[in-house]
Amino acid sequence: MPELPEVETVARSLEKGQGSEAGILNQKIIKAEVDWAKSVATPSLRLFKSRIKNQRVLRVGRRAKYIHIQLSEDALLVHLRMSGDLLIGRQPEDLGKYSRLRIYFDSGQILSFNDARKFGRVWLIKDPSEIYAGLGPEPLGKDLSNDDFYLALQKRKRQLKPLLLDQSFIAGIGNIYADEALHAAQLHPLSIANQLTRADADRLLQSIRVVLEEAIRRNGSSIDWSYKGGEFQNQFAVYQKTGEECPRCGEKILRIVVGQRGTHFCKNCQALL
DNA sequence: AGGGAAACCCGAACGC
DNA sequence: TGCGTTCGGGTTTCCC
Repeated sequence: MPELPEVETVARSLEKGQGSEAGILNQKIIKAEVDWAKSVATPSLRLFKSRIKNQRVLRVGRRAKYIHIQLSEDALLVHLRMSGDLLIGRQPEDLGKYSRLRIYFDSGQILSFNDARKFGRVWLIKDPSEIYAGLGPEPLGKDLSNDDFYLALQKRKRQLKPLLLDQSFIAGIGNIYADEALHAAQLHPLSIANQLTRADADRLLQSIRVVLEEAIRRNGSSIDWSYKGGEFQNQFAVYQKTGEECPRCGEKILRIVVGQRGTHFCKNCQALL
């Protein structure tokens, strides 16, 4: 399992306080309860409940947007999608009305997967490499050099916005951070990847890192009612700022739709290449 | 290969 | 007050 800085998803899951993952370390699972069957992507519900029993938590990490909870026999992977959260409590009734799945430990602690919109999924799997197989490099850490990134961009004739959201190209960037990183790098979301100069590519990778690291530091973004712990929304330059002034040049922020995703940018400082 | 669209979800925020 | 509609997040799947 990769040892990497946490991204938004982990920051969100751990919002109850640093070390909440340490609170379940080495503990033994005694049972699992599942209210929303579809939240278990694999295996079958029956197998999930029987197989997870008696396993211990060895470590907690992350790959792309997956939280990786390594158990004695299997890996428990959690993808929060947009409204998911991981909470730890001692009473089921403290876990809120959107608790979809609960894992009980012998210590009396309960790990709850909450998800108002039922988009998130968990996997209990011996070898998670098949799930990780299609993922691109991590933008944080040393996984990706400036050379690698420039070369990868050169090979693609694709608009930057959908490319940044493509988890097989680069892992871990969501819609908010794609818009913010492109603005920070002064690149138009519709510019074509192989048109970027080396300097553009360097600036883009640097911007992705700055944006993600700052977002992690601020526990992610709270953009609606479903997650309240984040602070990064207070730093948005363009995301959901349609019609407001660009913090760099004062031009009005525009909103377009690219690949069915809302896309916010400043046409003055993000010129189309 | 790349792009577009639909499907999966549901509470909030709107319009009437 | 109460209906109906739209929205948006990430991913997969299908189709051009």
